[in-house]
Amino acid sequence: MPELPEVEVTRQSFADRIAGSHILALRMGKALRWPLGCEPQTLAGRQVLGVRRRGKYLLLDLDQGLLLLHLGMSGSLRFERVPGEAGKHDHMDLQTSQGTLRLHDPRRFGAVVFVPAESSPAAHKLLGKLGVEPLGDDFHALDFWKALKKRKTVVKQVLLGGELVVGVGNIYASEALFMAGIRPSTRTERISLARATRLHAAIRTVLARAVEIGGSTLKDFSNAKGESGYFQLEAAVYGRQGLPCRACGSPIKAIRQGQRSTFFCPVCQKS
DNA sequence: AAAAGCCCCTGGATGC
DNA sequence: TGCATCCAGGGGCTTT
Repeated sequence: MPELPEVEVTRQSFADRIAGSHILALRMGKALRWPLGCEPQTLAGRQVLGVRRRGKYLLLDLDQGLLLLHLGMSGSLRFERVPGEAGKHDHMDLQTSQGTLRLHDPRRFGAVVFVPAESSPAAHKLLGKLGVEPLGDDFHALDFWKALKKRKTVVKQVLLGGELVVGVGNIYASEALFMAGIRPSTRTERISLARATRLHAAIRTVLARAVEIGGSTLKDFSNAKGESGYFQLEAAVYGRQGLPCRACGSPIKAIRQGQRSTFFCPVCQKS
């Protein structure tokens, strides 16, 4: 579900409210993607210093170590002063002095992992080989183009891969490629500097816009305050197969790439 | 080494 | 109504 915009919107919706709190208890429900990595009760008493985001991961910095959260395909967080009773798909309650952070995740592809202080966060296996942040200062068009040229695959797959640039998932990959006028099946080694530059700009524009309007709510995404996003209403191609292209009117096409759906306009995205 | 496939899991939509 | 099948916003691991 959540790509960079949804994760960032979620972060912004509770970071200030949880910062400075003290952990009272951590309750884990059904198994998520990975084990927590420590006994939940050992976290009681730790202070939550703040919340950062790296790619699609959320990092809760503690005064000792950190909690790494991932929302997988169907995860969402809620932060409430007084939470209601936990439902069937609520698999984590982080109870703090300022409220409870609850993970709701029907498919359980999400994760909550404790990373001890002694292991450097960047060195953690899960964060180790992530690409650059698309909205940060280290995402450069020229470097992006050079990296694309070294790959031997198609451009959509590289965007999803996250080794070159992080945070772009299945929705925003299609959207950014549409905005850049590049067909998703284009071989990376054949992309010119000019087109790579357009794609670089499109990724930033699409992601920033999605953050601005609260992300995409396709089924049930909401931020930690329970608010929906509205990007899906502006999607140019994602989920619009057969519907007229907003730019030229041609029917949007859907294809499969690596077991995922891809959407594009065959006229606006010639190659 | 790098790319492509395979799964993990639940639920909603669709087809017979 | 029931049941089978397919699909869904991710990504680590295994296979090629």
